[in-house]
Amino acid sequence: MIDLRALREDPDRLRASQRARGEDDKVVDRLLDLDERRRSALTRFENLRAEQKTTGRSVSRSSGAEREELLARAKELSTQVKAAEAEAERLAEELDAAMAGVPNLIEDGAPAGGVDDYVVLEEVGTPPAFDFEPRDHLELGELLGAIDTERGAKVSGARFYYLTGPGARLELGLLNMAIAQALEYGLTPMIPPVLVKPETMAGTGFLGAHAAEVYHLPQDELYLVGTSEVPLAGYHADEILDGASLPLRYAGWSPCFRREAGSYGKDTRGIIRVHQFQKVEMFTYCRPEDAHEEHLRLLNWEKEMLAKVEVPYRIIDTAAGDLGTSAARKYDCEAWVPTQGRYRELTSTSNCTEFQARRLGVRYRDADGRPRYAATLNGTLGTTRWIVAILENHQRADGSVVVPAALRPYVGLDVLEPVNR
RNA sequence: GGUGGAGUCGCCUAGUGGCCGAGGGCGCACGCCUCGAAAGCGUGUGAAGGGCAACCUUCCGUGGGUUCAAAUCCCACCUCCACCGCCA
Repeated sequence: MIDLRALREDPDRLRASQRARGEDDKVVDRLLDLDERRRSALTRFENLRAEQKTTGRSVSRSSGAEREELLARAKELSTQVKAAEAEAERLAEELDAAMAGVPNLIEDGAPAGGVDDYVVLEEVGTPPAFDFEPRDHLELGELLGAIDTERGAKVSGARFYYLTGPGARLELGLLNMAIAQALEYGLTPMIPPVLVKPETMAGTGFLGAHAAEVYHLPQDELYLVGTSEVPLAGYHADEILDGASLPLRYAGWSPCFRREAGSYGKDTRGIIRVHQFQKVEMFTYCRPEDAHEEHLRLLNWEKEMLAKVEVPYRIIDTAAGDLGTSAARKYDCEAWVPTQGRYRELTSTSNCTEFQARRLGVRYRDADGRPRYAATLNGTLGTTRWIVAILENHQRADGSVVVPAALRPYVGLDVLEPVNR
């Protein structure tokens, strides 16, 4: 949810933001008009209501003919108040509905345009040069007895898999390493619920344009989360945080569920795009004025994790049209996948400014004692997909895979050896 | 899943239709007192929206309803607690 008062003061800012996202900027005029009408309807209702209360009180103090007269007036006011209230409510609902469809204002500097208009900020490391034909991650995973997609499909369908033996160890090691790094920097590790109520899912902005991506359990009116960002954002919903406690930083470890609707035929091989995976996700609540700096801090922590697994990657500044509903700015780190000859997303960090907090009611008390909305940010420290980049980049001619040095203590193996020939 | 009880201002609590336009206590803030503190005394103490402001309106778990008027009466739902059943 964007700030209505800020919109009143500077509507051009939202117009520019909408255009950069490739979305309709006429919504601005509609919002301003609705807001104007809503406020005047509200004033009308409030004045009538005040008169009704005064009249009602004088009824109880009067008697006889005077009482009858006041009673008649009070009845009349009662009808008028009901009508005025209904009108104010109707306009408020209309405005809310219009506001709900408006994505966050983009941060200054975010590139305009769509998916392909990202800006490459940095390339780290160099793609490995193999003197043999590299195997893709699934072939390696099967060879090593680490990934079983056939049985995943048998039991649960397409885009499901088992991580077996060394594969399971690799994932646990990676995620444990992520938690260890999070602890090192003072983040609080969290294991959150992964089924959430509609208001939490909606509050984080996932029931808008991407609602089809979300698993829904209608019998219980719950949603399966696609990232622990959702329960971590809901954690402090409807709270007023102590300003001195900020920033609050969490690292959530959770399974993530995605329907992958509309991606039929894309990445059908292996574990690049799956319905269920695990992730360690950083989540920060901070003052809005500190959000930009915090965003860069999260990005740095992602870079540190990527350095530990020793895969070549690049950092992109996502274009406005490819930002989620809630994000004002987003940086993705994409690892080199040798058999695809391209970079694939391993991490994503978003600055959601006060957008999510406004919907979820997350506030803090500032130095003056006034409640203000907090900014929220999130960023990836590790996911199942990282296994793809690790296997492919560290493979050797015989099909074995060298475990990156930093990861070895967590995996308990130096090299993953082929078991199936 | 069943039965019973409960949900009021940060916490505890008063409150059975108009004097609740929510009282009291604790906590907190400020002031007085004090060398300083404690105690005591006094004042203040929520959120949202509108308004330049004075101020007004909304909020007593949520949503409906009755009434000129609802924390209070009626209906439904939610949450918590207790017990019972079922499952692991």
